[in-house]
Amino acid sequence: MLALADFSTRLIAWQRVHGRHDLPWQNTRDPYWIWLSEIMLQQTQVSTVIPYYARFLARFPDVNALAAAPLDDVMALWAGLGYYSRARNLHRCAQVVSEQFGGAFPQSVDELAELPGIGRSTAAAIASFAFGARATILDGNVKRVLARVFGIDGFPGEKRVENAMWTLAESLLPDAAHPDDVTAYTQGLMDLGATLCVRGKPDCVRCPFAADCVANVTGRQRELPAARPKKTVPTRKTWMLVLKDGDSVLLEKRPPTGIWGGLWSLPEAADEDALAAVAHGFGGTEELHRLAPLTHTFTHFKLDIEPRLAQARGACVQAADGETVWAPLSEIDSFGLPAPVRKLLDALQGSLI
DNA sequence: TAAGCGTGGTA
DNA sequence: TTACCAAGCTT
Repeated sequence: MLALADFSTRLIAWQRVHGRHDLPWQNTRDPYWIWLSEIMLQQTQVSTVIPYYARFLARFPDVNALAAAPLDDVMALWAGLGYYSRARNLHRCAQVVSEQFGGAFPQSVDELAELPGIGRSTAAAIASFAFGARATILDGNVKRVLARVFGIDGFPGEKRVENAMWTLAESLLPDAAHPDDVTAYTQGLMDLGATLCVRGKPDCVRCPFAADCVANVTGRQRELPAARPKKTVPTRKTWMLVLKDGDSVLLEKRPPTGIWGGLWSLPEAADEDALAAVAHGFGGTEELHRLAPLTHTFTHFKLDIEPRLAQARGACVQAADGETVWAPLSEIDSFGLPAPVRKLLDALQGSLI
């Protein structure tokens, strides 16, 4: 039986030897660097984040620079990373820290968790990495490790199971630790889950808890943690308008909330006739040229996109609300576009239509 | 409380 | 090809 006090000791020792030490956001206690990485890493894998992280730090070297930037610039840099409320909250958080905290992040978990986009786990990650605070994270990695090592049944997304895991995680923290121990501990939780205790084929042979792990000892690695209950994902369909005027295409800013909130996208309609009317409204021909359809899969639904091309004949009608823009295809990279829209427009530019 | 919210990697 | 989901938060 694994004594609770042994858990952190063994994990810290393992992390120092076998953990990750050269990720771009490691080897610093700069809360801005750490905060930015933690927000980007929410529900997003390390390899996906790395290039975005580098671009953000290059453009916004500190929290005040980020706070002073137009939201549109932040969205453009975030485009492709997904979960765009993170980018809007990131910008709001930077402004709060810059204006209300004099540019210095608060150091306590409770204060951090008050900030936009920072929940309980992210607050603990920032507090432990930046300030050496004794606080536990509880992300997907930790849930998987705890479910297996301690044999916790039930879907971790369920409130009752998650609450039990928070309590357990708190009880496993190293006591009165040196800041470097806290860093190694928090990083160790993530590293163990990300490199050994992976979902598909865990490398139990190399695991420091192999002899004590309930899942390993009982051969239940595949059953723990319990899988998310299955749900059928609905399919939606939309028509998108590629309205061209010379080398420019009409973009419309999406509302700040909902899917792709705050990004620039193509005008949409619920069917082809409605799209023709939209094209006409913007000064385009009502004759629509069919483009190759594409399918985009979200976590909670599937979207079938029917793109249609129309010409604007130099009319260049500007919408009254100022939420539309004619974007030259050569400058399309400077707009924050949803991934499938970027794909569509890239293909269009390649085809020289 | 549970649903809404992206994208790309993996098996 | 389909299923699953990753350093979760917000409403």
